[in-house]
Amino acid sequence: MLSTLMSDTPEHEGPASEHEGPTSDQREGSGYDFHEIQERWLPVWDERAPFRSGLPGDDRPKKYILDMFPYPSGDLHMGHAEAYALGDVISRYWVQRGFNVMHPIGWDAFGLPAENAAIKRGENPMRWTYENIAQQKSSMRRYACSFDWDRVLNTCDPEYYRWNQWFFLQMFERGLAYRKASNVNWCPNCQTVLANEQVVAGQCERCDTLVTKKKLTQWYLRITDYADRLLNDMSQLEGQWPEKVLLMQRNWIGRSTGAEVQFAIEGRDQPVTVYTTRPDTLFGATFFVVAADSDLAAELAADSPAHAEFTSYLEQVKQVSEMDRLDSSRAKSGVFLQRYAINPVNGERIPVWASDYVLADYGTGAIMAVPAHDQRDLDFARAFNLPIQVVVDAGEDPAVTGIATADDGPHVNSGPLDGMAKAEAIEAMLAVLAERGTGQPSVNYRLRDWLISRQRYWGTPIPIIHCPTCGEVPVPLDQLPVELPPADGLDLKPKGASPLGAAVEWASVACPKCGAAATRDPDTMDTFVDSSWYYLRYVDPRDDTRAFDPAKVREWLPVDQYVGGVTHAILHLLYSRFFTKVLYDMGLVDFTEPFTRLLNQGMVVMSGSAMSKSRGNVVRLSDELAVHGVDAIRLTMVFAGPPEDDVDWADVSPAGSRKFLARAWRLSGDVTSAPDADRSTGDLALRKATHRAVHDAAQAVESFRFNVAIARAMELVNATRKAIDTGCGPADPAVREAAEAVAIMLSLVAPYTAEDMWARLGHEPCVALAGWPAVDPALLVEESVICAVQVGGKVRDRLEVAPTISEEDLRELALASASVSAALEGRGIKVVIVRPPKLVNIVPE
RNA sequence: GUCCGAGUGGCGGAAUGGCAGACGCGCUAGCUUGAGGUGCUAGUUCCCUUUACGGGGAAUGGGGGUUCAAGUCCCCCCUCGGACACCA
Repeated sequence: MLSTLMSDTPEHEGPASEHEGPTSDQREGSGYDFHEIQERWLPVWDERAPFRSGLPGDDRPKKYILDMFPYPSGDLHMGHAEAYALGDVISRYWVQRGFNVMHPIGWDAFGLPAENAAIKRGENPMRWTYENIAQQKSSMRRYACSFDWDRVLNTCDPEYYRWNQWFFLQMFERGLAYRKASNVNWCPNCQTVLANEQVVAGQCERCDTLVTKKKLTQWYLRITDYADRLLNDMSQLEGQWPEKVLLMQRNWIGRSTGAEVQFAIEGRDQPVTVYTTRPDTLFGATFFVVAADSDLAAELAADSPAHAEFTSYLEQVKQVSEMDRLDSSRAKSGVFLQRYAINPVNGERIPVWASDYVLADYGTGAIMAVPAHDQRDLDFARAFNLPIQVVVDAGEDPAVTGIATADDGPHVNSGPLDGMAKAEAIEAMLAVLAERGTGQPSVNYRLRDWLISRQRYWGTPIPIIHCPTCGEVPVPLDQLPVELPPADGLDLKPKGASPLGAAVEWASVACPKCGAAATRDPDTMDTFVDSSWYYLRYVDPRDDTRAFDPAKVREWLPVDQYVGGVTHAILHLLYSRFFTKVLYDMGLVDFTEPFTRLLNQGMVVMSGSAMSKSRGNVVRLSDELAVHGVDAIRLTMVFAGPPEDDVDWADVSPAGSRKFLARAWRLSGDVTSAPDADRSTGDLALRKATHRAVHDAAQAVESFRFNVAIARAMELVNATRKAIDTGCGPADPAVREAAEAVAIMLSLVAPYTAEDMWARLGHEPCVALAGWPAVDPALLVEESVICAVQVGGKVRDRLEVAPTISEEDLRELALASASVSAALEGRGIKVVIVRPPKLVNIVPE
């Protein structure tokens, strides 16, 4: 069957547009018809499934290449086309290198986009989601991604989210999942809470609505327990992940070191603790501020004459949007609570204020204000005419300049600290505090616990039952999964409470402990829970006895290469790293970092800006594929530049890509030697070009310089064309060797063209499994190289020399050059730098 | 404001401190063609010089430095992009 197809794959079988009758070979380029080639090979690949991984008896070494899985919100777009083309080059390369590559795909199928779209169209989110998945799956198949289609998973399948629930309960048991009441980020439009990570510049990352605060009792995962490990384990990722991502993670975790200091408050039994990174400036603390929205502020204001003023201020604070609150240029506001704190080092009475510039949920929600050396404190002091005490002499007087001095300098007005520099003063102050029992060193993080409750339908139900007597009761493991009730009949419109609560039959259950009437937790989980461990599930997505088999995970993980957008630099990657560490502690995995190497591809933009409907600059992938074909689009994406850079579709040429593919493809039709021709007898120059190209392309691919790898393939195509037309001729075995090498190189990026070339060269499918050509080191050695001879750094002559030429010989040769003597103009020679075989630099006096 | 990146032809981009501009797009000329959104050949950083072959000089945002040698390393400045942004 296939051999028949192959053997009569003639170049005359072109499209209708092609001329009839006899014409010269030079016309044959138009015989390249990507439509026909795509239709021919897709079914063959379906049948042969060349990318199944981990089959029994497969003893190739294992490699795990992972693309970030897509949201099924519509068909694939240009961004997908770029990301998956890049991941595919890497995956296909390692397959060619003889690895048993697991390259899976799945769908991140729960979440707000799907649900909102479903509401808008009055549809069922499940049906809508699965339809999109089917659409994307079919597009990906046509796009010829080297996925192992036996490992597909959808996070919205109960077989998958069951294990979300299982993980949640494991964490609940370990105290890592807990419920607490606090002021949470609330999106009034989505009508749901948001994690800190989902608030971007004070706005909802989904709909850009201004985020407000709301006091709610919600489920959290205790990621802060892992803050130090999330930070320290990044040493494993240095050099493997983009430096930028590591930096963003570091900043997000935001570890700071300082001290906790206890301040007595007049009229209060217990002292109040503050956190400061500058305990050395304690003598400069001239007032004390508590977060206006903290419990402490309310308590201190309760029996104060300032009570009424405070209450109205608090109301005012609550009105301020998150957006405005984050504006650091906003004028400081606050209320004097008519209370006093006592500075523990000098006994000074300092006024206590409430303000919204102090955050209730960072540190202790209260600060000692040192206006001379903290800009925010200074702004506040100037606004309310509070005293400013300089304790570090850094030149300018902040009270005059309005600029707080945070620099190092000798301490003044600081008793025993006087004259000390910052580091020394911090040490000394910590000793003083320790001695008096009023403070100790402390570490704080910007990172907060991960809020995972969502008041929406399309997600994983939280497997907890609320019992009036037993409290929070986990759903027994044998009752998992807690499946979502059908959406039909439920009002999914956001209204502040989860739609699941309205599914009365579903929500009403007997308490597993006492049997009394109880209700299910109506919230669903943040979908980042789903994506925090999906890479583990791929080892066996159909395992219905556990989330994953630890033995199989040991075989495949950690992921060797992860490919995805930088948009997930914080959220998804941080959460996944956290999950992995928890699983490590549970003894289920034997590694602490899930993704060994990370590649962040850029975006596809149009004329300098992101594609958007409002801009009207959206390029449709399906249109591009129809005009240029899958291979040309993939090639264009990969050849455009370094993978991390954005691809501007206005700057690239898919038509040029197609022309190159046709040119390469034509080589395969010109070869007249037999498939078993003895390559070693071929034209030496072309053979050298082939082996050089194969060698350099491999190096380029391994260092993510895919555009360079393609340039090497283009050079080889050009050299082969020349050899056929004006060199050794089409019958030379070197031409066959070169054409085959081109086919294999192209198989990474243009699989249809490569497969067709392979067939025309007389081989069985699949070219993807042909194996990367072995490079003969002898053929990488040049017989001669051009040596540049410089005089005073300027090239004055070029010599053809043996690559093995000695330093002495080369020096002699260079000095003998007529051009050199001319350039020297009679000057003497100061020094001669000889770097055989490529360069000599003669420096005149 | 703070912290990161990045600036190379008309364009996308190449270049272990060692001949800047690989490869491609675009453009120009020629050939092929009934025709060209085809194919092939040649050319294409800028300036000066030469009838021509050729020759010379300048050039990797700007300025300094290290070096025999700098797009690459160091310092200052400019521009653009990104991330974070009251985190005490």
